[in-house]
Amino acid sequence: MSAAVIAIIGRMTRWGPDARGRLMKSALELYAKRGYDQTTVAEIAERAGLTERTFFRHFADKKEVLFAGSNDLRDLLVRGVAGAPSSAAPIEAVAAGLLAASAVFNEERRDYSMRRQSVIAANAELRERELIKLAALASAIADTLRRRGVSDPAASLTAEAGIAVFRVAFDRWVAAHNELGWSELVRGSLAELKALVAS
Amino acid sequence: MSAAVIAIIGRMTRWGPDARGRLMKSALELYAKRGYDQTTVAEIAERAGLTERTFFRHFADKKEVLFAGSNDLRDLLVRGVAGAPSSAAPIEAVAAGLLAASAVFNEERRDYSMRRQSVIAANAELRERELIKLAALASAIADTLRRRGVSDPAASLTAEAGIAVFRVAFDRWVAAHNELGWSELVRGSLAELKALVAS
DNA sequence: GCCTCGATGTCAGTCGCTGACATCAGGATA
DNA sequence: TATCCTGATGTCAGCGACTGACATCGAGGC
Repeated sequence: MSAAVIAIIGRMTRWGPDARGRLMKSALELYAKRGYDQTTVAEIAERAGLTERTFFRHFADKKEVLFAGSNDLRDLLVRGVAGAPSSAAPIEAVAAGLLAASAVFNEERRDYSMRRQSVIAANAELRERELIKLAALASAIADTLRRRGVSDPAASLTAEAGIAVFRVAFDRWVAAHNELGWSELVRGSLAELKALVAS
Repeated sequence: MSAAVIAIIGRMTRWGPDARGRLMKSALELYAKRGYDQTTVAEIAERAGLTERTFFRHFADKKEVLFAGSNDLRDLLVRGVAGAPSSAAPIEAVAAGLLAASAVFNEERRDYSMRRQSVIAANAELRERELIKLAALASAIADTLRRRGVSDPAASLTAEAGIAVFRVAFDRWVAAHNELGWSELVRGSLAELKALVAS
């Protein structure tokens, strides 16, 4: 490794590259090691070579640093739903959206997702934030379905069902000793839901 | 009105009756008038003739003062589900629970619920708290179903469906220009869900 | 080489929330 | 009746999340 590269890495401070990413990484590490409550924003910022004030310029609050990617996920889902063939039934369009999210839930990000999820599971405030993010996803999917001509309450109910499938698939994806990929998990969870509703 | 009664009402301060209730009332009034963010806990306490410290002895945080009744609601739902005839299908047991909640959703409390709900709708943090309370209700219902011999994932799915019905019924109940009572709204919303699922 | 502009730092302040300790009212007890 | 005990409340000090106002820095355009 060249001296120049070492110099860059060693000086991950003010005006260093990817301040936002450094904050996200530092936050997850500290939340995982010492717990969310026992971590101060000042500590996260210091570990990233920045100040508390800068943290709050990048993230609305101490929780949001764990949910920065949720807009990307929403866009993936929405595009997947919108891009389904117009002949597809609502639930199939939602399934297409969930499968499109495999761009985010790939093997490289599994470890990150596992760490993040264990942090969230350990704290009530973070679980609250996660719930409202999931509700926002459901709302975005419902909007997209309406734009496809699906009327209420079918649009919102289908979206809710889709999020239920998402949760089951995601729980399994981050579970230890799991060898299936995102697509298989989505398809399997959806099949289970269909079987249950049909019975 | 006797002088004694006036004296009592006028001195709703330290060691006055129902400190907790006074805090809840003051909080709702201030949240409704000036907004949740623009209201400080010290102001709520002062209006109730108490101090900020006492507020936090009665409620875990500034949001919780609006959700104090959720334990009662949970108990009503759980008892309603548990008390359904053992021959009843899971979804019918859940329906029994929702109908049992009519003890809380009666005409006298409608105005209070409307004010409370408009405060919650206006603030993201309060919506987060509401979501986790609803999730807790679903979880309690699912537990009760399991104790009735319903296995997973039917128990949790039925509970989620029940909460979906609850939300629809509640939204309609607090909507203006609504003349139906809680029981009719629950039955109607459940019928809609059944029709949608069957189609 | 100067200027502008966005990102960051600094500082002071408010408010949510907590622990430790003091105080008060009312009921039990001697 | 005087005393004591207990639970509810008050007081005080302090931490940490979050914000507004203003200063400073670095990189790119002129």
